[in-house]
Amino acid sequence: MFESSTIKDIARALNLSTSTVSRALRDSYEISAGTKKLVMDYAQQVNYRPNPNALSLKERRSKSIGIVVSEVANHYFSQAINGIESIANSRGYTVIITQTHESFEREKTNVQHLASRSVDGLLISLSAETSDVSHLEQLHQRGLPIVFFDRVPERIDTFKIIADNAKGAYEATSHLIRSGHLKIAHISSSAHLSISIERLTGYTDALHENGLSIHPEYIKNCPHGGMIQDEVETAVKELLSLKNRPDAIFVAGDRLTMGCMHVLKKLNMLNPTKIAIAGFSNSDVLDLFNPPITSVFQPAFDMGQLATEKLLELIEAKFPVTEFERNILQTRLFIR
Amino acid sequence: MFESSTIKDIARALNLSTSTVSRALRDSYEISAGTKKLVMDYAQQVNYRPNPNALSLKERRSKSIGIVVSEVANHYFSQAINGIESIANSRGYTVIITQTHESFEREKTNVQHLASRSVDGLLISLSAETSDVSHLEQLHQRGLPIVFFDRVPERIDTFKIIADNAKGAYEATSHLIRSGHLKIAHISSSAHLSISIERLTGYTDALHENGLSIHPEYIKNCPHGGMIQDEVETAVKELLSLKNRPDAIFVAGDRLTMGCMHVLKKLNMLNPTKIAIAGFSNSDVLDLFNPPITSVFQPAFDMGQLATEKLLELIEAKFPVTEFERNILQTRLFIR
DNA sequence: TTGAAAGCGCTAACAA
DNA sequence: TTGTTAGCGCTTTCAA
Repeated sequence: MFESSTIKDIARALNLSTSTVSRALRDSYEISAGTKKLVMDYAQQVNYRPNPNALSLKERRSKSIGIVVSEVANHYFSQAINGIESIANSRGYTVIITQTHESFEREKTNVQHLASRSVDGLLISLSAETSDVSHLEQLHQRGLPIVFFDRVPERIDTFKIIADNAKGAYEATSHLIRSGHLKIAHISSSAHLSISIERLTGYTDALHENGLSIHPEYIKNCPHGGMIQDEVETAVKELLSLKNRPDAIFVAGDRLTMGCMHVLKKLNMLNPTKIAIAGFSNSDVLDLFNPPITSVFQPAFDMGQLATEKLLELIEAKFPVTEFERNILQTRLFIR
Repeated sequence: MFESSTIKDIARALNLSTSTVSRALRDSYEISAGTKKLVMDYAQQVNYRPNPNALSLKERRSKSIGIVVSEVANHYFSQAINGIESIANSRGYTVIITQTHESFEREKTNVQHLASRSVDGLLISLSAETSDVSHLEQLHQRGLPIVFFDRVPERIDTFKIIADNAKGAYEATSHLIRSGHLKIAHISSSAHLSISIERLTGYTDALHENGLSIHPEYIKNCPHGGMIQDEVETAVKELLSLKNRPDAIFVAGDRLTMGCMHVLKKLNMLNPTKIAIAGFSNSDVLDLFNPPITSVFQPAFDMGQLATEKLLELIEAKFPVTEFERNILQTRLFIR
């Protein structure tokens, strides 16, 4: 149905060989100015576009990168994607976005699919369900460039771009303490995720430093990072029914914060005099609440940009890269 | 760097010809059971994946579709994308998402890029800046399957999936009237967009039907659909400084609704006793406000699914399709 | 039942 | 300066 003209067409039309046309289009020094102009003009006229599949086949690279995130309807990720796009597009790469919806199975399928789609590299933030990363390890060992951001695995040695989660969590928790809350609970994504571990550390550090003890029953995990609202609802309800009911919650994620607020709203408890909330979120909607909600903002756009730069470094490296950094970007506490 | 095994490798290893391997892998009737098993097993063992570029080149299709939306950080679009993905993936298609950020230039670049990336079809919602659609018309005429959703052009004859914008707007406006508001303003995206026109119709219909007159100064357009917050701010401020100040605003979009609320918040006017708001939005965050905000919900997921089904119908059609429908899906008013 | 060869669009080594 | 040819991975016609 949809056919665009090829080098062959141009060659035939101009009575030249395909190689001459190819070289002319690529502005090769071997071609005379006259021929070049002839070819270029005609190509322009018929709106010639090189066939990317042919190019990929020939050059053994697709000039595309794959992204794996939980979901685009999450301000952290949509901002990160904007950062990724900005770098990738400017360097001539297409971006293929896939969503796991926090499912391990979908992560495996997506990664498999991207790899077999012959992307040149992968940008991944692990799903909440993912603890086994052998599907990625395998690809990594076979030489596929991978950069992790946000939720990163321990085991695989490559570039990792993360926010200073511990510090962000520490600041948010400290803020709650300074605001007069002494019984601070913590709701987080699945326990094994890097971000959960780091944010938990920040939370406990802040409590310790302020002479508050840690109550294990104050710490709740939602194994699906808030994708399953029932998990959030159960967590919040359990917290609220504790004998020693917390007076604040530090929530460790964008979706979780919203989920939590929905539960509290439903219970008519969405009010800091009843229970205060502070959480990780990149959504500016928190501004709109009355009273507004303090949140930890991650430099998502910058993280996306940096991750992409690192990935392109790997992809375009002349020699195998063996030295990897772990870049930690600073979060920002929006006190509201 | 990252090489996976090819049919050639398998052929060499098993001492067969590439064509035999190819046929065995495709379970061709011409190949003996023994050879098939041999090949299949070995392929499994070396984790053989067909090279999609070679396939695309050969079959002249890429099994991928391109999406063009304003931005993924918009609940309407992220939900539509989920719908698109659900159908596309189940039918073996990869999806390439691009964002225009409401810019005409970026729309042209993205469309151009997708077309030259040899996607098999395009799913498009026009950018707020787009009034000239010749870049799409051209591709359409050359036979590229295109389905429009949400913001659709008049001129191009193909499948179009839209919400019943007029009715949705009518209901939201009527709701405001029923709630006692008589001076209802309207903030919308750029005036030429199909959704703006349709929503304006619903708005004026509701006013007329209730014996209210239309004040042109009550109707404001933001040419960038809320991407430029200054435009929203100006619009709101102009409305608020009118001698005959409106007591309600019907806002015609997801991002615009949020933008509007930010401005009102800044002016300490985010309160229905001062000025009420009702708008098109697919975000459930509106639930959380006190008092909550009434909104028109579009069946974004369903629209995405339907659009994809129609697109695949076009892509996989044996004969050129010349009969096109315009599917109108019902919105839902969430009275809060 | 299997293999040889051509061709999808493109680039590049080699020849002229 | 331009042309011929081979090959990237795959399918498919034709031949054996």
